[in-house]
Amino acid sequence: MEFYVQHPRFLVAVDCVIFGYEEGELKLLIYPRAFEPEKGKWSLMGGFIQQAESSDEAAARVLKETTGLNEIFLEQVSTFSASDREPSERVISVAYFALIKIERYKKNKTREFGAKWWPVNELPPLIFDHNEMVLQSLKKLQQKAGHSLVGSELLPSKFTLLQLRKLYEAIYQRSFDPGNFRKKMLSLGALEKLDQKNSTESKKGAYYYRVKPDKTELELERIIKY
Amino acid sequence: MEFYVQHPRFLVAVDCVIFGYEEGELKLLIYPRAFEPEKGKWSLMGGFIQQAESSDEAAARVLKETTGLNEIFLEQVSTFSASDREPSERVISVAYFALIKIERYKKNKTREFGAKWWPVNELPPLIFDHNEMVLQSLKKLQQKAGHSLVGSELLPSKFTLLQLRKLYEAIYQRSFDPGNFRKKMLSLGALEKLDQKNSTESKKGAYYYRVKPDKTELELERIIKY
DNA sequence: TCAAAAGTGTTGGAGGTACACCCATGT
DNA sequence: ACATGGGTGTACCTCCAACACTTTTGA
Repeated sequence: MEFYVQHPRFLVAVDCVIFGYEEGELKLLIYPRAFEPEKGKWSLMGGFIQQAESSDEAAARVLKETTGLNEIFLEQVSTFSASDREPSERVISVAYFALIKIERYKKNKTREFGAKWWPVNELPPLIFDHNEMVLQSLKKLQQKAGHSLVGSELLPSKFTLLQLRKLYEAIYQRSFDPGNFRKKMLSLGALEKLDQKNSTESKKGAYYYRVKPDKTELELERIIKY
Repeated sequence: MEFYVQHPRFLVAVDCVIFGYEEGELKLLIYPRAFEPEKGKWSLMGGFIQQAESSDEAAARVLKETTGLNEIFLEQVSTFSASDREPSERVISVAYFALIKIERYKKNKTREFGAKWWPVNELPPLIFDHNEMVLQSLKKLQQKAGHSLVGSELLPSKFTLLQLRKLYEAIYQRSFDPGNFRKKMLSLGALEKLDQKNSTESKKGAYYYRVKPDKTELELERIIKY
């Protein structure tokens, strides 16, 4: 027991890389830091882990406090622990990435924190190692999107295949052949065609789809063979 | 600044999941815990992060102390932070996985710590959440092996294709077609045939190969397309 | 001589890419 | 009428799984 005592203790924080999707662009929710050091500079949403709270719980709490949303997709990215990553005092930080539907996001929270949705590929410099956290999160998001359908996390509950394709194009920063993309996505058997059509984005109108309720967690089995 | 003060501080540890490969089996280095609580029970190699030391550095130090080896492949797996993960006192732990060549491992260190190489699929129960750490590490290892050549980390510097295949079979817990495996691996252009032959494992004798010096970091581009 | 690994070749199928083509419709 | 996305079909290519077959050599 006394073995434990002699070791140093650290402040441990969580930082959330919050992805949203709007107007054909993948966006990130960042805000001007509210306190010193680096007060006013752009930063990820973060907070310190409290007693009797796991880092997962802390990340969910931070997300709830800053966006007003519960039950968000959250995944741990990595822990950042360079001893000089914050100038004034040592803080170890566990980075998380979150996917939220911007439509659900409570706008009033924006004002409260001065937060801003910012396109991921035009991000300003962030404090400390937050840009690195974003890079790693983007990679994780690409991985996740590669073997599960992120549509249900980032898009409205019903969406057209054009919208889904645009989302994937935003995530991978490349374009996909419309015909092939459609066939691929439908062949997975995870999408359900609705009766409703969306006519705002094309003359002909495209059917809405939704993720089949039981297939939300579908693994697209892009499994490594070798 | 005073904002920082009011938050709790935590002991932060690293735990190392150390993979080795021997006699056709993927093995893990574990040892009987040297202090309370859970003294004597099987445990991963771990240690507390010290002042002015990052978790990466701490993991490398723990590895050095317990195996005598420097410059080992080490990768962060995940951070475990459930508030009750250790019964007596709260500790947040960053798990790492390491790949080492058992041949290089200093045997005297075994005696010093009572450590033991244990086949991964016959592991005894480990303390706390260490079994979970092992599971996640194995997944990471499979991922890594899926798009880079782990041969150079786990095998001697020269190896036959049989040895490489047995290693991959151990990692993925499945068998590969010998002919296809050979063709696949050679087609990557990362292996160099040596003049020497190994005659201990077959009558005919198999040529040794090594990873081309410039291809150690080769990505096998098993890239997500969609 | 036979078993077992080394090493090469062939074949069929699955799935991805590129691209042609028709459909529906608002402007 | 025409531009635009919706939606379908096809030809080609790559890669992989399965498996046949020959070679070598120690037991």
